[in-house]
Amino acid sequence: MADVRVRRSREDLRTALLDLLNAKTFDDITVREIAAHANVGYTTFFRHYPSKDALLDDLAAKEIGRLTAHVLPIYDSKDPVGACLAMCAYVQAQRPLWSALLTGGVASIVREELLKRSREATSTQPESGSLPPELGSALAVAVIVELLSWWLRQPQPWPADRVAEVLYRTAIAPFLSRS
Amino acid sequence: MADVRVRRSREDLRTALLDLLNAKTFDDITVREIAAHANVGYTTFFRHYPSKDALLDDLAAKEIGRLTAHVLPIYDSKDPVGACLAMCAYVQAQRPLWSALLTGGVASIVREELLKRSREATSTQPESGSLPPELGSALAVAVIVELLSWWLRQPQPWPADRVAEVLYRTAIAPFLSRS
Amino acid sequence: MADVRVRRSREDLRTALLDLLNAKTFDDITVREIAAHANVGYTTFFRHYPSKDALLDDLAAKEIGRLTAHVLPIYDSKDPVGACLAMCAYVQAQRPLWSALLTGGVASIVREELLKRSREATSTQPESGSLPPELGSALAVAVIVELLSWWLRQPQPWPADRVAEVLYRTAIAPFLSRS
Amino acid sequence: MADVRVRRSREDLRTALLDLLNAKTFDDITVREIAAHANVGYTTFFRHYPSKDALLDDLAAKEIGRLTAHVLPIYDSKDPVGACLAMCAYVQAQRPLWSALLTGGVASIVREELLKRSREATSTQPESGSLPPELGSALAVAVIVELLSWWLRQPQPWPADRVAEVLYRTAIAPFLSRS
DNA sequence: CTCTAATCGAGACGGTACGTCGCGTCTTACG
DNA sequence: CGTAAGACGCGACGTACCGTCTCGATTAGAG
Repeated sequence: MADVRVRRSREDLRTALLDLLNAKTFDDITVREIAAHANVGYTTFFRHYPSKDALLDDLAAKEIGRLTAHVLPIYDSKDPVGACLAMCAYVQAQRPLWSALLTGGVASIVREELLKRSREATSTQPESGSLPPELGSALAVAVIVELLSWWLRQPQPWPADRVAEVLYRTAIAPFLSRS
Repeated sequence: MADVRVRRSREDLRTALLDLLNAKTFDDITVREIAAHANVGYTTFFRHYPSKDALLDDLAAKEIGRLTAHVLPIYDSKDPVGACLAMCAYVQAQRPLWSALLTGGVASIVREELLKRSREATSTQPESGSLPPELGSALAVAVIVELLSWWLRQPQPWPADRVAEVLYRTAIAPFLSRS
Repeated sequence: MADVRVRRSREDLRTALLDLLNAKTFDDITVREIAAHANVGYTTFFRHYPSKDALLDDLAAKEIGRLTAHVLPIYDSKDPVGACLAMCAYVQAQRPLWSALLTGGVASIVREELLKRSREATSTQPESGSLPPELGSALAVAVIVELLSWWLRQPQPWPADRVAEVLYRTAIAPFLSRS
Repeated sequence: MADVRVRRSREDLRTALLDLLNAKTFDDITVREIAAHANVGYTTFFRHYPSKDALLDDLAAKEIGRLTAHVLPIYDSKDPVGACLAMCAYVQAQRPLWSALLTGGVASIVREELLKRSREATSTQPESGSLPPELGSALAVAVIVELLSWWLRQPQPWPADRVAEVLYRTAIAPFLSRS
C-alpha cells in the first residue's frame, strides 16, 4: 500500500487524465490513451482503478477535497462572503485544472461530488432554511457549478472578486436560513 | 419529406426512446434496442438520425418546444408567476415524460436545449439585468432543471403551486431586470 | 415480351454492365450503379433481372451465342483450324467486350456458359476421344478461356492468327478423336 | 510471432475454414461462422487475417506448399511422369481437403497460388518451350486445376495412376521444352 | 545485501456496440 | 391508375473499446 511504485502510478494516471481533459472530452478519452500518456502499461491501469470513471471520481474527489479544505474553515467562521472569495481565488489559481473539471463534459461528476460534500456539511446543521436541505444543496451546487464553468469559459474572465460577489448573491444568499 | 412512412418511423423512434428512458439510463440504451422497440430495422434508425444523441436532441427539442409553447405566452404577458405555475402544471401533467427527460442522465441535453430557447428569447430583449444575459440564462436554466428534476424524483411530490412558488423565487426573481 | 421498352431496358442494362466492367470488378459493381448508368430506375432493374448475376448470365450467354454462331458452322464443316482463326478474329474485333468478360473477375461465369454450349455440341456426337466427353470439354474450355484472357491482357497482343495456331495446338488437337 | 496462442488461433482458423468449405461455398461462409467454428472471438479473426480472402490465401498457400514439397523434388529429378503420379497420389490421400480447395468456388484462388509457384519455378530456367513461359504456366495450371477438380467431383473416381497419365499427356507434355 | 514477493509491460483474447453497405421487397406519391 | 422513386428489413461487414487473462522482466523493501 505504501509502495512507492503504486503511488507513482496512481499519481501519473490522475495527471494524465487531467492533461487529456484539456484536449478532449472525457468520453473521447480511452483507457489506453490515459495509460500511454502516463507511461504506464494498459493492464496496470486496472490494477489501480476498476474503470475510467473510478479514476475520474478519485480525481474529482481529491481536487474537491483540496478546494473545500481551503474554503470551509472560512465559511464555518461565519464569513460566507469571504468563503466565496476564497473559492473563486482558489479556482482562479488552478484555472487549467478547474477548466478541465468543469467544461470537459465532466461537470456532472463534479456536481455529484460537490453534492456529497454539501450534504455532509448540511446534515450536521439543524434545519434552517425555508427549503428542504437536500433541495437547497442541490440548487446551490447547481448555481455554483454553472457560474464557475461560465466564468472559466470566458475568453476574458472577470476578476475573482466580482465573480465571488455574484456567487454569494445567487448561490448562497437565496438559500441561507432567513427568508 | 412528407412521406407517411418517414413520419411514422421518426415518431416511433422518439416514442421508443422515451419508453426505454423510463427503464434505464440513456447510455445504457443501445441503438439496436431503440430500433427493435420501435419495430424498425436497425439500419433504418440511421436513415433518420445520424446517432443516438441526434434522436435525443430531436426528442428534447420537440418536447421543450411544446413546453414553451404553453408557457411563453403567459410569460410574455408580464405574468412571470403565472408562467411558473403553468410550467409546473404542464410538467406534472406529463410527469413520466419529464421524469425520463430530467432524471435519465439526459438532463444536460435538456439543459442545452432550454438554453438555446432562453438565448433566443433574451436576445430579442434589451440588456436589462445586472448580469450578462448569457450568464443569467445559464443560471436560471440550471436552477429550473435542478428544481424540476428534484421535484420529479420525490416519492411524494409537492403540489405544483408550491414548486412554482419556489421556482419563481429562486430561478426567475433573482435574474429579472431589477437587481 | 416483345415490348419495345422492355427490350430497350434490358439492352441498356447489359450495356451498362459491360461499360462498368471495363472500370471495375464485377463484385465491386452494385445494382444501383448499373441502373443509374443505364438511366433506369433502381426498382426497374429487378423487373427485368432477378439479380445482378442473372444479368451477367444473360449477357454472357448472349455474347457467347454470337460467338458460337460465328464459329460453329466453320467447325462443323471439318475445319477446326479455320474455326480457331474465326474465333480469334471475332474476339479481336470485339476486344473491349471480351476483355471485360474474361478479365473482370467474371471468367468463371463465361467458362460455365461455354461449357454448357460445349456439352450440347458434344452430346450430339458419338463418343470419340480417349477421354470422357465431359472431361474433354472441361479441359478444352479451360485452355480456351485461359489462353484468350492471357491474350487480352497483353499490352502488345499477338496477331490473331498466331493465337489461333496456339489455340488449335493446345485446346483442340489434344482432345480430338484420334490419339 | 512465436507466441503459442497466436499459432493456435491461426491454425484453428484455417482448419475451421476447411471444415466449412466441405459444407458450403466460400462466398456463403461468413467470418463469424469461421470464428465461431474455430472457437475464436470474432474480433480475433481480424487480429490474424485482414479478411476472409486473406485466410483463404494463407490456407491455399500452405497446402500448395506441402503439395509442391512432395512433388517438386521428383519433377526436378527429370521424372515428370513420376511427379504427376506423386501429385495425384498426394491429392488422393488428402481428398477431402483438395475437394474443398478445388470445388468450393475457391478454385480460382488455388489457381492463382499455383501460378505464383509455377512462375517462380520457371523463372529460374532458361526460356525453353515454344510458348512464353508466362503463358505456358497459365495453361498448364489451368489444365491441372480443371483436371483435378473434375476428378474430385466424380462419384466413382478414376485410380490415381490413370489421372496421372492424362495429367502428363494434357498438362505437362504439350508445354515441355521440345514442342 | 540479498531474495522474495509485489508490481509492472506487453499484448493476445472474448465480447459488445458501433455505423456502413448492398441486396431485394414493398409502399407511396406523382404524373 | 400505373410506375418510378425511394423507404425499408435484413444481415454481413470491419472498427473501436472494453476489461480479462497470461506471461516474463523489474524492482522494492523486509529479513
